[in-house]
Amino acid sequence: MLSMPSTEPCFALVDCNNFYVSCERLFRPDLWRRPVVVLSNNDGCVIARSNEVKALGVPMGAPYHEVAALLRRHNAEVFSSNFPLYADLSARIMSVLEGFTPHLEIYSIDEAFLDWSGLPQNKARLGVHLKQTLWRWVGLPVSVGIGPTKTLAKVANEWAKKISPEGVVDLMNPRCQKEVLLQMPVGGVWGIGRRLAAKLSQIGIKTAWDLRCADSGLLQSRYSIVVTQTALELQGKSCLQVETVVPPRKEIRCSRSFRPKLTELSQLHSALSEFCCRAAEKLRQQRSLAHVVTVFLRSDAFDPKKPCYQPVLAAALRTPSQDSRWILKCAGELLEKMYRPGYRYQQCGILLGGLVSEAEGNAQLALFNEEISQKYAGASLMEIMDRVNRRFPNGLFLGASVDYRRYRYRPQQLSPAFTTRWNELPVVKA
DNA sequence: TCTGGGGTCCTAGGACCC
DNA sequence: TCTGGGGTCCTAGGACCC
Repeated sequence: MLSMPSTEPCFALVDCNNFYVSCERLFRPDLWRRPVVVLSNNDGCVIARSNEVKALGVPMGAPYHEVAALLRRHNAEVFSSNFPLYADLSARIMSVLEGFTPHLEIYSIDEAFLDWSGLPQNKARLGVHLKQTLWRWVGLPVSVGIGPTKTLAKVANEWAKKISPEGVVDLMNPRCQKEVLLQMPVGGVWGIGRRLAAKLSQIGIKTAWDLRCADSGLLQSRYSIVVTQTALELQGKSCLQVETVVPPRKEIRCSRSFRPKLTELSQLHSALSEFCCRAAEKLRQQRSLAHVVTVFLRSDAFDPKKPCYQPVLAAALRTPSQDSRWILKCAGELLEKMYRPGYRYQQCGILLGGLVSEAEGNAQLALFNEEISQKYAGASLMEIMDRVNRRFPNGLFLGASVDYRRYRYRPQQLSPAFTTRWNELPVVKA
């Protein structure tokens, strides 16, 4: 008798282990068993830790200066973040994953969902094969979680990282699900953060299994639709699909913390110029125009003598734009309005909102005939800037950014761009 | 002295309109 | 003197994710 192909939903979640750390180790095999951390911008916080560092009790997001001595004592290797390297290795991972499913959702730089519904193979064995392939072809370790819903695949992945020696856990079987959910705190479930976990705990929901068994009506009335849906997903009822099409961003943001902190309006303006350029570049990349420009500032939040000043101000552009100069003009005016002397400013940023596609935006623009010629002159200039910068990163920028580029903090422990710059390719000695 | 950056979604409440 | 009700849109704030 022919067996019908199973149409039972099945999802795999592939997650790179300690991704940034693994990327740094890839070209430094001497670091494989040593403690390694990667720092945030400005070398401020720990944003990735090797297992050895986790074992030392260094938490995610720890200020570096608080753990620097401990790390030194244990001979840890410390890296500034090298995003071009991580992005390139991520793209290699994703392109390998495409060979393992017709439906791939790139969920983040180091995570992807694969739709394995209806696949005839043994899923756990396929997971092991996938893991081995990535190790051979890219050289990065991953964990694989498999389940009948995305949430259960996430649970399986967590479990794979914790207990599975081969890094693959299959939770398609309800009996296995119960065993794992009973041992998992509710805060470990995807979508249940610290605050919700505390609230759920008050009504006796402490484990993932408790949430799975909770009454839907109660969850819906006390919390949100999201919590209710999470509980259903834990029951094996699939509510979330693999999203293969990347929708355009609804807002685009660029902000940085300053080290040292800034006091002068001119310094902030120069930084803002850089942020506007970066944000507008992202805007043009996704072929959108922005209607609304928002600027935010934050003074030193850790200053015990002065309350934190953190103004936010927004303005609408007369016509939607993707021109760095128009956006900066608007943002600069907002900055002038909100700037107060006497503060040490720790952070500044820009947020572009009210995004519309180029097609929509240009249709609206047609109503303002007098601005069209100016707009198209700007478009070709921006296009040239983008083309030059793709070939020669940071080659062209607004004059207003010069000052910021001089005083901004330089990362102290940056690894080479091994895979994206010819002159920084690793050298192999024969 | 030193404390990241960039997103999404949901809900409640107010404004406004008919 | 008596002064409705429902729909929609927007915004702020809260929560989550990596």
